[in-house]
Amino acid sequence: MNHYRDMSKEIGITISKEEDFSEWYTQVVLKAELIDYAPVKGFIVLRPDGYALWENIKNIADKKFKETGHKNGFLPVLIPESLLSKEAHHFQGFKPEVFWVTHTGDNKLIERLAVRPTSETLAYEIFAKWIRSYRDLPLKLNFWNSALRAEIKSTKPLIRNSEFLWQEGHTIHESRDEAEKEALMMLNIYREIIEDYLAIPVIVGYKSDREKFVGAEYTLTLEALMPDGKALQMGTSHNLAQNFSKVFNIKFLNKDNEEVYAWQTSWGISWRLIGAIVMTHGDKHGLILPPKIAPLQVIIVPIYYKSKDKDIIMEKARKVKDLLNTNSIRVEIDEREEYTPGYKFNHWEMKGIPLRIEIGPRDVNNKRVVISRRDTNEKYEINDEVILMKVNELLESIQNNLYNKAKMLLESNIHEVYNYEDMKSLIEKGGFIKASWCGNEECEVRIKEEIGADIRVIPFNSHSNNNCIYCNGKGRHIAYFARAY
RNA sequence: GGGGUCGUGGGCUAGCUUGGUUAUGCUUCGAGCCUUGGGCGCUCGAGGUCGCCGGUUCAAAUCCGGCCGACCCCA
Repeated sequence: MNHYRDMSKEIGITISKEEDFSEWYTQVVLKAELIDYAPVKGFIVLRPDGYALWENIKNIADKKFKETGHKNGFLPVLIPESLLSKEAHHFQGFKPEVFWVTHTGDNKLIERLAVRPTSETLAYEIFAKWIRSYRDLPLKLNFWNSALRAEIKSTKPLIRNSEFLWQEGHTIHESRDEAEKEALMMLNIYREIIEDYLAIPVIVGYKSDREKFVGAEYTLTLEALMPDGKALQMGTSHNLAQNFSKVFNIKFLNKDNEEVYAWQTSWGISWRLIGAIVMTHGDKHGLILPPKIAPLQVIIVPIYYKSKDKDIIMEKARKVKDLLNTNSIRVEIDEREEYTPGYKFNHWEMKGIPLRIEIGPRDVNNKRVVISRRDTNEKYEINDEVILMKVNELLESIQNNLYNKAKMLLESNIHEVYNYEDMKSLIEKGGFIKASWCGNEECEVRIKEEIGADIRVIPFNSHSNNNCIYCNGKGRHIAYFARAY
């Protein structure tokens, strides 16, 4: 290279994750063509490759929801102010980020309408009409839609935007016990999706009262750790108890012919999970997609010099494609003539496709193909007879490798501390701080103010015998603190 | 909530301090040629209201003000 700086590389990622994580992330989501910015602050466009990821996540989740007895519905995007504000505590929590519709054309509305920040109030107003007796329960509904919450400062594509795609599940039950089981079951379903499919390990447990969903009795959460040391909330599941049913009058006649308030849950995951995949698995060359959610799992790149080679190479490429296709592997051939193989290699690496199969004249002659894996960049020469076996083996290996790498990162960045000075210095390095907490919100707030870390999650069964990390009073819980997105 | 950086063809960028013909280069894109195994090479061509609005001036990408947008740091 003549130039000290190779400009052509600027089609690719120009910075590593380690140098500047934030810049790296922005480049990947843009250059891998997952998203683009919209004309309005805080809003983004999801491009086809980004939407394909969302569809895969959605399909996996939707199947699990239905297997556990949930049905889908759809709710309108506008909520009258009187309804949104009916549960005062809930309303106060969302108020600062609500978008309001105030006019139709030039006419001012008598009552302004909120663009849904979440659907609890609207859904429960409606549900109340549907429920008369215990025979109507449980009601288990889910909604695939978008929610709008104004983000004025520090937006980040897919992680924090003013509008996001998500699903919100809402269920109504006869008893506290049933609602508790539902909230926990959904947490576990989320965990399966995130760990088994997205290959991202999480810590699960409770949110503190300060961090819980406004209106919930308690919130269950899944927290992941991003490579820059910040925590990311991956999903939440709330036990609403009777907090909303009492306000929205969701009552039913129980088996003893008594009119009683119902018990409720709500839960959600969003396209933030796409951002988490990018952050967790990506590298200097772009995206790396876990095979189980990759829209395309294998890309075949044909390599030929002369047109006489082209036919036999394409024939072989199609045979390989058919073989994989009929075995439920998502595969395409990059037949574009205007790009060289080298260009295509880089292109598909940017897109994060787990496996690349190269087929050239030498491979045809030797009855083999070259397979390259995206996560480790290793290349294998594979005989024709064992292509299917090897592809399956490698896809599984990549899935496991990505999870294990993320798991190691998580585990090596959980620091158990016993005094506040250690906590202060360790929090600077990022990661989770595992410490005792007395349960008082005052300590939680002080820690947040002083070192910028909040309680991300309080694991199940986490009684502590040590003293509170802040006030040194009697500790009640083990809590995981971190700086977070 | 406080502080800061930035905005020039699709992408990256020069020019701005010190206003002055036709806004620089690379990349990309299109057509063609080519010996396509890690972003091949060559020829020709395309692509711009310099983020928007206003002000100063004979003259503004450049100076001033406001706005919009993106990003970073701190709380």
